[in-house]
Amino acid sequence: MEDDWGLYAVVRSCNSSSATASSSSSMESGKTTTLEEGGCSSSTLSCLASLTFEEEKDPFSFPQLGTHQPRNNAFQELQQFFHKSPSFFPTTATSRDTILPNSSISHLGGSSHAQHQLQQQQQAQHFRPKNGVVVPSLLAPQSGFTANFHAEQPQVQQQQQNNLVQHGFHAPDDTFGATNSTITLEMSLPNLNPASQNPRSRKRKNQLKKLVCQLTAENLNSDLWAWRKYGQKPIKGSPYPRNYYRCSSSKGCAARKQVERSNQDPELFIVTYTGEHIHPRPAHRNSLAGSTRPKTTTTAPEVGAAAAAAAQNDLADPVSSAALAAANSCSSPQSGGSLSPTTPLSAEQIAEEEAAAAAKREDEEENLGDGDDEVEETILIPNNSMGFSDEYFFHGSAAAAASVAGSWLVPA
DNA sequence: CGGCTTTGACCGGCGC
DNA sequence: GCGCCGGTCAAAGCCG
Repeated sequence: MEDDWGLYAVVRSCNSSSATASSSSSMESGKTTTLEEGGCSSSTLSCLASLTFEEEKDPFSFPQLGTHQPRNNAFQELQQFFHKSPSFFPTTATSRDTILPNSSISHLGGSSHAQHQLQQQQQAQHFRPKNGVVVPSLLAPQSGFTANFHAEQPQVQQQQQNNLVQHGFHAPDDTFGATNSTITLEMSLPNLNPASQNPRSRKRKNQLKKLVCQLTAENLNSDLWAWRKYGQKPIKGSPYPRNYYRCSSSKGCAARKQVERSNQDPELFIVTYTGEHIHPRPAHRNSLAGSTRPKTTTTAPEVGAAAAAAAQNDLADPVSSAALAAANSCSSPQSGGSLSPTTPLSAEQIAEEEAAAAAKREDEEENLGDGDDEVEETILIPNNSMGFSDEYFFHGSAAAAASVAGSWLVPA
């Protein structure tokens, strides 16, 4: 049960009609807006919750990313989109509505290197940054937010999964217009076996639960969890190394995180989460854990010493900087010292939640009927499917993803 | 002093 | 069986 209820929790999350606490907090200077979400939130984009979009602070300083667009508040854009685009919550979308070639996602779980490369190539083909925006060409040619959610699940979970399959997630071409803060998430849940519960497990990736997010540099600064780097490996076929992080919030926590830059689209970072957090999500970003230490800081202070240190360590490889910055920024003090899940909702976020809740209700009705889609289908994150249940994240492989979502409830 | 990054070594799965 | 490769370990050093 424990290993199987991940998707079930997702389904529950999707079907849950009660929005739980969602909060946002204006960061210290009010220039950083962080959206955070509680439990089975109805927030449509709760996967984005807690993503921090710093409007002025440049989280990273990448040579290749030097052309960052002025940073909008992506979530506000999303909110606007939700209000303006009812079609964002289609009732006709099915599992056939793939964003990416389903093979590219489905193979993530069994990620041999070749498969991984294929995935990146396919991602690059379908996600073209445009003015700094990650563009899922099949859904939002101009710009937009998409998410792929593919799972290879045990049979017992197919029913729950089918519920997910029926959700659709379409972004009209003009969804985001000229917005420039977008996140692409790709999620793969290959197998929900308990492998990740063995901290010493060396099982192959295809045997581990994992969730893959593809984020832009801006959005790497996304979660509250404290990650400690424990390794870095050059990846064959990629000019960029892969960085390995483990959750440092708790000693026994098996949550892992890998950050690597897409070699096809260097502006994108592929963040892979595995394992499960065994502890509550920290209410605040640990001011120490994950903190970076500036060595020779020539970058903006808030870029974090991680980037600087990484740059120092590997000047020829901005990805190192990116990865480090990404991971470290997740817990960097300056990026979230005042985060609080109890922070009152802003009007915009409330509106967003309302829109999401309404859309979710529609989805619920739609989902009552069918559900025979193949497990192998690429699942489009529905309006609320981004609102992963905390339970799911807590027990499922997407645990670490919750760090992205920032939607983590503390089991008593 | 605790927690972090760095980095070479080691381990084990997987393909040939 | 062997070698490649990815993932992890752990010592060393740094930093607040």
